[in-house]
This record gives sequence, C-alpha cells and structure tokens, in this order.
Amino acid sequence: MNPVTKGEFAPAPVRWFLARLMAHTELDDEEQRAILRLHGQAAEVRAGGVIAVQGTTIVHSHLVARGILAQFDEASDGRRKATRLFVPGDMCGLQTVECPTIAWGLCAFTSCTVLHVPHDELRKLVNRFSGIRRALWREMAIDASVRSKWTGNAALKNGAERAAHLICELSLRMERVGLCDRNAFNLDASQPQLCQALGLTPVHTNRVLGELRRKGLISTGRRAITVGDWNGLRKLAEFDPAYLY
Amino acid sequence: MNPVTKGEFAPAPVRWFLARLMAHTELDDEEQRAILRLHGQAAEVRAGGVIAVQGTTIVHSHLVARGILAQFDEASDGRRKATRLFVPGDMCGLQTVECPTIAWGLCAFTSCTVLHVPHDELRKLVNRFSGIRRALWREMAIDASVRSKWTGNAALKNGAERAAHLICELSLRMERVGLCDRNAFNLDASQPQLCQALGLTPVHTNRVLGELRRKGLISTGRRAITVGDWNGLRKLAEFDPAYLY
DNA sequence: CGGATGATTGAGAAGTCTCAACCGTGGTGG
DNA sequence: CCACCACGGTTGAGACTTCTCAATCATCCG
Repeated sequence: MNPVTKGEFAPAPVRWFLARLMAHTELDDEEQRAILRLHGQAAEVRAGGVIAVQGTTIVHSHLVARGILAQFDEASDGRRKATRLFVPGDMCGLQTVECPTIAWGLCAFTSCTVLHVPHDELRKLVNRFSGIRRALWREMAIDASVRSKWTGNAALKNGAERAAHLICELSLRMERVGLCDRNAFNLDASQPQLCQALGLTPVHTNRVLGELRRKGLISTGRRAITVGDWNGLRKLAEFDPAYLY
Repeated sequence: MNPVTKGEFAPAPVRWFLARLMAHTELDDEEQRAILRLHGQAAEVRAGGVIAVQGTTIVHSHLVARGILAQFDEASDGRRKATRLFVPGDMCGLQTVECPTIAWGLCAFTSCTVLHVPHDELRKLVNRFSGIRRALWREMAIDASVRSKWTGNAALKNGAERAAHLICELSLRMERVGLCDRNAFNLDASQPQLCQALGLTPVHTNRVLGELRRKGLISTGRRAITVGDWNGLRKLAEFDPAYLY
C-alpha cells in the first residue's frame, strides 16, 4: 500500500492536518504516514459545551473534525473571552504535549466534533521525526502570531472592525481546508457565542452585526452569519492574512 | 572545568535563561553546558526603539539582558499595541527559529540590552538534545499561556485592572530572575510607553495610574512606577500567577 | 536659556455596557 | 394538537468607560 492510498483511508481531519503541515514544511513519506496514523477518540460537543477546564491536566491534544473550537479565559464572575479559535484540521493544544496543565479553558464555539489525540503519540512523532518536529514548531509559531494579532485587535480595533476581522480570519482558514469559499462562508454561531469571541456584550454584538448587515457586508439569520462582501469586510477590518502564514 | 565553574563565566542573561529552563525541565550536564555556550551580539536600544520590523525575516532570537522588550502589533495609522513583554533571561522569538518571517514588530519597552542569538545555534541544540527540545517546547507553551491571558484581559478587565495586572506580572517575573522583590518593584517606563502595553491612550493611562496611586497601590515618578501594595494590586487585578507556570 | 518630552487636568464626544422590554422560533409536555 | 417556555435576536434609554482635543506645568537635555 503506498502512502497516498493509505492516506485516503485516514479520517478527513487527519488528512487536513497533514495538509496544513505540508503547506509550510516538507515531510518525507515515512513522516506523512506517521501523521496519517494519528488517531483518537471522537467526541461530539454542543455549542458552548466545555471540553477542558482551566487548571486541569489533560493527556491529549484536540484535533478538530467539525465545527469550531475555542480556547477561552474566564473572569471570576464567569464572563468568558475566547482567546483563540480552531477550525477543522487544526490541532488545538500542541503546547500541552509538554505542558499538560492548562491555564485556559476549552469549549465548543459552534457545535463540533473533536478527536482526542494522545500526547504520547505526538511526543513519539516529535522525538523520532525531525520533519514533524519542524512542522509542529511552525504550527506553534503560527499560533503565537495569531494570538498576537488577537491581542492587538482587542486594543486597536472597535467592535465592528473586530467582527469583520474575525469573519475574514475564519472564512479564510475554512477556505484553506477546502470547507468553503470565502465569499460564501457561513458561520453557524449564535450571537451569545460570538460575543465571547469579540469581547463585547450580547447587546452590542447585535448592534455591531446590524451595522455590518446594513453596510451589505454580511447577512444574518438565526444562529448564522453569511459573508456578503468579503472584500468590504477585509477593508473595514484592515485584514492582512500575513499573520496566518 | 566542571559545568558549574564554566557557568559562572557565562554572561548573566544566559545563566538566567538556563535557570528559567531548569525551573520546569531537567537538563543533564551536557545540555546545561550547551545552553551556557549560547552567545550573541549585544545591542543597546533606547526605550521605544525598534528592534525588528513587522514582515521582515530575522536570523536570530533575542535574549533580553537588561530592561524590557516588547512584541507589538501595529495599526495602519501607526498606533501600537504591545502583545507580549520579555524580561531579562527571556528568549524572545523562539518560534521564529523555524518561522523567521515575523508578523509582529519588536521594540524596546524600556531602555534595554538584547543579545542576538543566531537561529542556527538554537536549531542545533534542539536537534541534538531532547531535554533542550522539551524545555523550549515548554517555553513556547508558557508563551501561549501568557498571550492567552493578555487577550482575555483586554476584554475582561478595565484599564485600572489591566494596569494592576501588568505590574503584578512584571514584578513577579522580575523577582523570579532575582532582579527585584515584588514589593519593591520599580518599572522605569514612561506613560506613553505604558499605554501601549495597556491598550489605553496616554491621557487615560495617566488617569488610571492616578487612580492606583490614590488607592495607595503604587507610587509614580517621572518615567517610573513603584509598587506600594503588591497584594492590593493582586486583588484589584484578580491576578493568579498560574498562567506563568 | 530654549525646546522636547512627559505628567497632569478639564471638557465634551464616542464607544460600549447595563437594564429593560418585546418578538419570533423551536422544542417540550400536557 | 396545542399551550407554554426557553432561547436568541432586536430595539430603546441612560450610564459608564475611554477617547479626543486642548491647555498647562515640570523636567531634562542640548
């Protein structure tokens, strides 16, 4: 069996993950096969459902198979702020392989399916294959870059700009996996969920989305946002995809 | 020459860096010696001075020897937001070893001295020593955790709370290096610099600092903030050092 | 001494929050 | 099948946080 054939039998999220890595790092056949052999128990989680609790120790990373996963920080009064979102094919928590006690929480941003990939398996790959080591290092570099942009956005952009930026980022990342066209991106998140990603109250999130809608940039439905004018969103948000590599 | 003796002759920032790593990862003698042999050209930078420009490709990481270094994100109108600060002994830009084109900028938060450590050297260490690999992986995990906290803070805390949180974080990190006592921490940053870290305007930064001063939590001078009541700051900021590991 | 920079204060505007109410939809139990 | 309820979306009004513009003062450096 050649690796391509084997690849076709690997679960889609694992193939997406491999494609992600190969977008920035050359991996030889053996390394590709090793990635494709990754597996983990699948779990379905409804929007808002908690997957991992702040302060606990976990023994696996989370590979997104469907929907969107959120890392979040929580205030003492329970308010949450998403600090990073993960789309299908993303391996969330690569850092936790060597640092398994998490200072952040993990929840489902939209209804989603995650594969629990044991840290042990990832650790073995890293120790054995220099290409995979390089690839995961780069994944963490991209992760840091995205976090940096989010921190910057929180201070440098207002609500509408942040919302536009978020939609640009998610649509582009979903497009790269091959799950949508950026001009026809549909996000099935409720406004109460969205407001955690934007760092706004539900009421103001509603007003900001209304503003984007009135400008013809998006259309909204119950639990759904659809891109209407991607370029308009990009301009409003000053979205520059360089930070996504 | 035994490693300890040699270590005493390594530059202080390199020894601090080694101590940082050994706080979370066991390294054998050979690995310790390898770290202590790290070196790089030193550069002095005045507060606000740019060290690396967004979008360029760099060939070394930056080890802080004195002062505080800032990664920042920049808006098109030139406003900057610091997204991560680095104190002496911190290796800034570990991620860039395998991803050298930076999507963020780098500048001096306070007047500082940095050592330019070639990526090549770090890459060699990582490929050769599994302990160092693990240690740097953990450094990147802590980095992600801190970034996550900063993103959360931007949305979950107001100006005064963020200022208190920043002072708590920096004083604790400086204390760990052995450069100060948290109750006697002095930050020699001007308010125009501080405002970039807090995500506030200079005017509002001034008002927020005045509020902390009136509460007896800090005292301020020209280009300086001194901790007056660390526990008071901690309570106000709801500072929990877990995210620093 | 003069100019640049930082700290401080005031006043009004903009962005966002809070509280409140109302509506539509979808699911649930009687 | 219907009544009801939970939830999400929407809108209004007023309050609070932060920004903007402006002015003043002190300090440091040339």
